[in-house]
Amino acid sequence: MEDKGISRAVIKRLPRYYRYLGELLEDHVERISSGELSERMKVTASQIRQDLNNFGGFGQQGYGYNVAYLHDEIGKILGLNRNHNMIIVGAGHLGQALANYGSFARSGFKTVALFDVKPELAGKTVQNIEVHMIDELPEYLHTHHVEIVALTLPKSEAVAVADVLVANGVRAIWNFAHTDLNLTLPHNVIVENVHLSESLMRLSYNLTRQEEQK
Amino acid sequence: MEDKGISRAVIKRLPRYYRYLGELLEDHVERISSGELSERMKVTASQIRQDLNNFGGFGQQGYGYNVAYLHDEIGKILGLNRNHNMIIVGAGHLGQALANYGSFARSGFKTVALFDVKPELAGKTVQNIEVHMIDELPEYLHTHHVEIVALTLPKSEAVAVADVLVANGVRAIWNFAHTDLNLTLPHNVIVENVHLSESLMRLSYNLTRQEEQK
DNA sequence: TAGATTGTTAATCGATTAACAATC
DNA sequence: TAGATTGTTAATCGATTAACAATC
Repeated sequence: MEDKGISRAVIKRLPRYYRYLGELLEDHVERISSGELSERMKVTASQIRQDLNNFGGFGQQGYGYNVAYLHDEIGKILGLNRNHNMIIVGAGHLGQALANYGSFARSGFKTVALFDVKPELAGKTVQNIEVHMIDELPEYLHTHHVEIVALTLPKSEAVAVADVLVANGVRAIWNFAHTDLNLTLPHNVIVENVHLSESLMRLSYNLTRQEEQK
Repeated sequence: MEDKGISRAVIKRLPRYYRYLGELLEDHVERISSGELSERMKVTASQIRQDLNNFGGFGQQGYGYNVAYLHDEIGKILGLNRNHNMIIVGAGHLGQALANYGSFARSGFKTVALFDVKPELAGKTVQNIEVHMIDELPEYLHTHHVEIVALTLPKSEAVAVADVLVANGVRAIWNFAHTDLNLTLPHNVIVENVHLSESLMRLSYNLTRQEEQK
């Protein structure tokens, strides 16, 4: 459909456009110009038009953009027009928090199973989703359609488990472990890292700079 | 100490340097050149040297960088050489997961209290940290030293609570709600957004592109 | 000293912003 | 038609990479 080679910076911004358009939709706003949207989002109108034109001409001169249409189109670009089965490997607090989080399911990311190493978690359910033992993982992957694996294990275990995942056909990992899995896994495996501790450190950096001002 | 005006791109990379240096330290590596580090981290040696030189000359010609020293210096830059008291507002699954997560505490981010609106959570403890009711928040902020507030409430509640936080002196918010608090709060309030759903959408985007290839 | 590697300046590349012709 | 606003090209800005003199 649309070209590869879209810059990472543009892709990072797409979900934010999608969110703002969703809010406009809730507010029953029918159309919006790049100028108005730029004011709300605090980005330049130029950037909005450039970004969108990477994927196609979604607007109309003299009118602007139809909110419902643009929301829908960006949704398609992001792959939100269909369901994605997800499993969560690591049924600790964070894994369970993700399983409990309804908003992912509402965007089409459906958690179908959890996995853990701890025998005491076997058979437990979270939001009616069962916790399996990690040695059942290969079998499960071969008998179920799983697109995304959320990996919420400590680093030490995550690296080894990631290899097992990839060996059994997994092509997309949502990685919460403090390690850069993308560097150790084959290039055709998509890794999206969520490094919470790094986020907290950036906050701490800014806090420290601010305190120095005084 | 060091200059303001360090680019956002550089700051984003600092925690990653810190992590790699920590691992080298664990492996008892004493010194490392920008060339060796660049190979491990898959960035250019030039970038490493440029990044570090924003903060000072930490290396030595002909030798490279002393791992322990550099790790320590970056830690100081990130404000990791001291403790930061944190409270978590929103004691749902995610808030509790953060409270349970020991690695933050180990980096000096100490969770001292949780807050929630739900009366049934009052007095509950997570990792020996007590859950308070949200109406006690102003009083608590005035009588305790709190540097960071992790905000793990749904968007609808988060916006209003953020105003209360700021009105009571909070200057740094680690925001997990799906909204850009930085746009509604005063500029002197530091907001670090963690938008998990946006991260998942980027994963979905890449997955969708990959499937189109076939 | 010779070799290695930094710190730093200069060159390149990419991303953002501005400008404006096309067009609804 | 006139006005508004896009799509797109050109100009600017900033970030990354390359090169090399300084120096340990």
